[in-house]
Amino acid sequence: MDSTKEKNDSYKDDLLHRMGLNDNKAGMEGLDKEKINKIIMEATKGSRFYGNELKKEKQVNQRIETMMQHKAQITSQQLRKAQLQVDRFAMELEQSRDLNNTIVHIDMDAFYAAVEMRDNPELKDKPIAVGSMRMLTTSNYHARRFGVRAAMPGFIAKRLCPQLTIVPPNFDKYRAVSREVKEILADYDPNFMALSLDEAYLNITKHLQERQNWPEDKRKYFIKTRNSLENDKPREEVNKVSEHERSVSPLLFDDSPPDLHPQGNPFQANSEEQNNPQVLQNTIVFGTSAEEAVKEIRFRIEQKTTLTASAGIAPNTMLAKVCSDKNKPNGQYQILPNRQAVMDFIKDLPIRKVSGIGQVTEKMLKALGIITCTELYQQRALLSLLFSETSWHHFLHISLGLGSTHLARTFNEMSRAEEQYSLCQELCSELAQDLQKEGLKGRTVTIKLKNVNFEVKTRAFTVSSVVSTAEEIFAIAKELLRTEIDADFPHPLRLRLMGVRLSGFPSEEEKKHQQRSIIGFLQAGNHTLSAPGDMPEKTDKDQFLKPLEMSQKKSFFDTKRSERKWGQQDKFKCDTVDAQSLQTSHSFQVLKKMNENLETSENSNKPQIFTCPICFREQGSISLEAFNKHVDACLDGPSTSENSKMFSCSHAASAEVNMKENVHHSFSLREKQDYETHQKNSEINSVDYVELVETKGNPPKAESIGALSDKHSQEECAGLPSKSFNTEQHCQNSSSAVSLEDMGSSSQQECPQPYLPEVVTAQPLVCPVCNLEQKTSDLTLFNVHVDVCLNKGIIQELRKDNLANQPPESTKSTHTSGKVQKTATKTKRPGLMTKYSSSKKIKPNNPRHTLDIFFK
DNA sequence: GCGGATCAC
DNA sequence: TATGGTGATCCGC
Repeated sequence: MDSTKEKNDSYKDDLLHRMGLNDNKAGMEGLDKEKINKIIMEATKGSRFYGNELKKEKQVNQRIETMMQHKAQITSQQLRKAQLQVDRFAMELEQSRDLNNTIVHIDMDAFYAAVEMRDNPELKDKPIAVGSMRMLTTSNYHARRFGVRAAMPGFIAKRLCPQLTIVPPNFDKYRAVSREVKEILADYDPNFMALSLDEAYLNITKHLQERQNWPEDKRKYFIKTRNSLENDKPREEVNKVSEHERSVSPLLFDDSPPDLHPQGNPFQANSEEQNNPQVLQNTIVFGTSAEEAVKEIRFRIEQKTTLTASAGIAPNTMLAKVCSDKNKPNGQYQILPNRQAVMDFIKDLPIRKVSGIGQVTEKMLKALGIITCTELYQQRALLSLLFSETSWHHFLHISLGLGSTHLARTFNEMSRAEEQYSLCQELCSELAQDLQKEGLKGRTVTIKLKNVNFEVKTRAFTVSSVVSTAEEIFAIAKELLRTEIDADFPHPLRLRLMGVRLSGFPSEEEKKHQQRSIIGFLQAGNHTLSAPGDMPEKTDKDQFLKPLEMSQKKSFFDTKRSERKWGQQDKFKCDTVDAQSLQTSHSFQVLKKMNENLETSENSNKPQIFTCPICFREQGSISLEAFNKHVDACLDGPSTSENSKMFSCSHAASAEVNMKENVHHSFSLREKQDYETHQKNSEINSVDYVELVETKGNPPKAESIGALSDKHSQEECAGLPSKSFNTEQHCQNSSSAVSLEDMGSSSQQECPQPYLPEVVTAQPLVCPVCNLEQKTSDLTLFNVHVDVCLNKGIIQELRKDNLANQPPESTKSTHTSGKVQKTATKTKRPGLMTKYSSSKKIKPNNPRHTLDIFFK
């Protein structure tokens, strides 16, 4: 379909007198630009919509003004310095320029409208649009002559073109056609990336290599007439959806070969083929070049669907996408894979043509005198001072003609849950390896799922302490995946792609606090924390309702699980609810206790009496140094390794509680050493663990969980660097994956009983929330479990209350799942944000980093 | 982490 | 009569 750009350019921009129609081939009929603008304005003026447009425009103008003020304050010295910095970066980019890939962007022409015209011959020569009186999604080229565009309300379109036929959309049909097209695309790149029903990126590098050696026969296509098509194909293979339409559509398959190319006929491209008499009759042979391969793709699409497509061929996605627009409709354009060709193409390219540069960015840059990519490059130093790092990096990429050379991979369908968990685990391992290389740990795990319909979902969960090992990440990712699988139950999740990401890396500052918080831990260790079961029923509603409310707002576990409940009201589901509510009472109490602990320890300013986390003996008022020596000695002593493990792994709590209350951070004391130790020895002394958080007089309970406070660590949660690691993989080979059982996972078990340990170790850890023994002996891993479990528990308690009042519809939308966190691994450009909001002071470059790693 | 702005389809 | 719905990212708070 024609891009949003076009919609904006033509409609909104006209509306706001920003720019005019750019391709109004004012023919015999149709309207000229002025007339179109006049009609639109008449229909618009005075409306609420218009009022809002003006308001938005004012905001943007304000941003521009702020930006210009800042620009005026920039000294030439600052600019010189910036120039050096930017040029250094530009040089690095230049060095990493990769021209070895052949990326193709395929874009179906006026897709929805074309499908409707194809299936209803009465529409063929009329101006039509798909949509409603309120909104049009696309229009045919005939209608465009009247200024009728996508994203325009139908009632205005009708004023522009009274004879316009508005067809209601039929997405099922478009999906079916889209599937046919994708089947063809897969022949050239099985891992092609669909952007929508009518757009896709292909990396045909590999195909082209193979193609060089293909005999002509493999590149020869039979031009199908109506008869041959029906004879050639089994009936079932003919497009099911449009079959009946075809039967009433004599124009679809003429007896003569379809008029493929009024201009730019692929037949003409290859002279040797023209000499072949067969070609002239009913076959066509395509060459081995990229251009020929793409012509072949478009030819096959047209043969199969009778719809035309446009294409762009370039060394990266950014360029390919711009190219596909160049000879639209039904044309293609290639940028040859050499630097000069790229730069020549870029030179006069208006930045607005580039994906990711929208109306607002265009206007802001225009205020700086930037319209083309050349100007964008010339102003690079200034831009680095005026825009965020993310933004100016993007600008620099564009002005150098750089873009993504790899595509996020899609894969064969994977619908078995076991496979999905296995793949997830595999990805977690890959991710963990990379994190280890970089020495990074993070708090937010995100999974990305793309289903067979190419719909992408990302689901994230943030834990209170940093994680980095494959096991820790998988413990969280698994839970996220399980929620999605459960949500579709009893239908399987049919996945094409999965990705796992870790983000939320603590800042240096935060790391320091985390280390220092050992003192907080020791203080907190002096406070009582009894087992959930023994918790007195003293209630202080405010104290624990606050974090609970937050959980409700944010959790998607919540929404997802409730969807399930609404969707399937069988016995199994009732059991689920019951089991879940049982768990909740524990989590309530744990939470409550955590808050109490927070208060007491925060207020305590007493002289410090250290308790050794290893031998659990009070050390009196000794110096910190002396105390550390004692701990060292204890650690070095025999049979103490388990104790230290406990210590290093700290506690777990709901991320929500943590964020709201700054309850605690995790601490790391000899984390690495400890981790290595318990990798060797999986036994855990649960009694020791309990003693760690109990004070004398309280019976040891393995269910205990402590919450610690650390004044230093407060207010450190915000502003985490957004550097992240990311891995995606096909759902293809999961054979090498470790079995889930090996991980102590209960993924395949029913949802109310998560984390059932398969093998009970000598003295297993018991989750204080779900009350289930945990197979793991890794305390960090255990804490991750408790984090996740705690969150669920809270949610379920709330859900119990809410279920009665909420209509099922309100829980249907994943949209309402709230913002746990959504971070997707997209290859397309994100929207850009400059640093200018209405009246805020401009800060220097914000050191944000994002690193997405795609495997294989 | 949330909400608003931006962008894309 | 009437100007979408959804999902994603970035950024300021």
